[in-house]
Amino acid sequence: MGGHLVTARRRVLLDLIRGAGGHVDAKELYRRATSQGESISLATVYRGLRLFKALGLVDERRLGQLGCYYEIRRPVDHQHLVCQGCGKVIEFQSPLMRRLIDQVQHDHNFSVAKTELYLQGYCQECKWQTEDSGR
Amino acid sequence: MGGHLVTARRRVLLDLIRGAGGHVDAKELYRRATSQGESISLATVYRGLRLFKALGLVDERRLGQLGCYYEIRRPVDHQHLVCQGCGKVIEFQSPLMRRLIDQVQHDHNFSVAKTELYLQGYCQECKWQTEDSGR
DNA sequence: TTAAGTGCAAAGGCTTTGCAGCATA
DNA sequence: TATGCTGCAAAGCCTTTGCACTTAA
Repeated sequence: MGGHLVTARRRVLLDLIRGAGGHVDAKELYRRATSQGESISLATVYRGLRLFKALGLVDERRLGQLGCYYEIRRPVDHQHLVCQGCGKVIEFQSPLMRRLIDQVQHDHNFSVAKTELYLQGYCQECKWQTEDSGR
Repeated sequence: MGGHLVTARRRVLLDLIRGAGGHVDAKELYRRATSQGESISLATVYRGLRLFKALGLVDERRLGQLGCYYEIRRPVDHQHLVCQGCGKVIEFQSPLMRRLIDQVQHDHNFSVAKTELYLQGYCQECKWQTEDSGR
C-alpha cells in the first residue's frame, strides 16, 4: 500500500488553504502560489486538492453557482451564508442543524454522512441598497 | 418590453420537467425529448431552462457533485437527501428548516433569499450492504 | 532504487454564444 | 412584419488525464 509523499508543492498548497480561511477555489490557489514565487501547475493543484479531500484534510464545498471552494476540515461542522450583493461569505453554525439531521435520519431511515446547507441572500449593507433602488 | 413566446419546444420541455418529478438534468431532458420524437437541440434545452428559472417556474438544484438538476417550483420548500449507494433522491421538508433560517437571519442581520440543504448518505437498503461488506 | 509526484498539453464534460434562418403574435 | 426562437457549430469554463521526466524516501 503506497503512502503519500510530503512534497514542497503540497506543503505550499495546504498552507495556502489554511491561510485562506476557506473560500478559495483551485484557480485562486494557483494564482496565489505562483504570485508568491512558487512553481506549481494547475494540474498539481487539482491533484493535491483531490488527495487532501480523500485524506479528510480538506472539504470541498459548492457555494451555489459560485463553483467549488476548498477549506481545511474542522472538528465542528459549519455552514455558509453567501451575500449575492457583495459576495461576502459568512460562516455560521446552529444546533438546529443537528436536530434537523437527527429528525431526517429517523423519519427516513437514512444514515446521513455529509451535510451541506447553503443560504443565499443579502447582508446588512447590501440590504439597504436593494431597498433603495427598489429593484 | 418584449414578452416571451409560447413555443412547441418550450411546452414539451416544461411538460418533461413536470413529468420527471424533479431530478433531471439538461442532457436527460434532451434525451427524453428526442427519444419521444420531438425535435429540439441541446442549446434550446439550456435556453429554455434559463428562461424558466428567470420566470420562477423552475428551480435549479445542485445535488452535491451530481451536477445541475431541474424541477418545477412548488409553493412549499423542500430539500433533498441523496443516497450515495444507489443514487436514490428522497425529498423531505422539516419545520426546523424555517426555524433555522429565522435564527440565522436574526443572528447575522442577513436576509435569506434562497436556501438549499443537501444531505448525502445511505438509505435503508444500502445501509445493510455497507455494514456487511465492512467497507 | 523505485514508487510516487509533477508539468505540459490535450482531452472531456457541461454550458453558453454568434450567426443565419424560421416562426409566432 | 418584427421580434423573438431555434439549430448548428464553435468557443468557454473547469477539471481530468496521458506521458515523459523528476524527486522524495
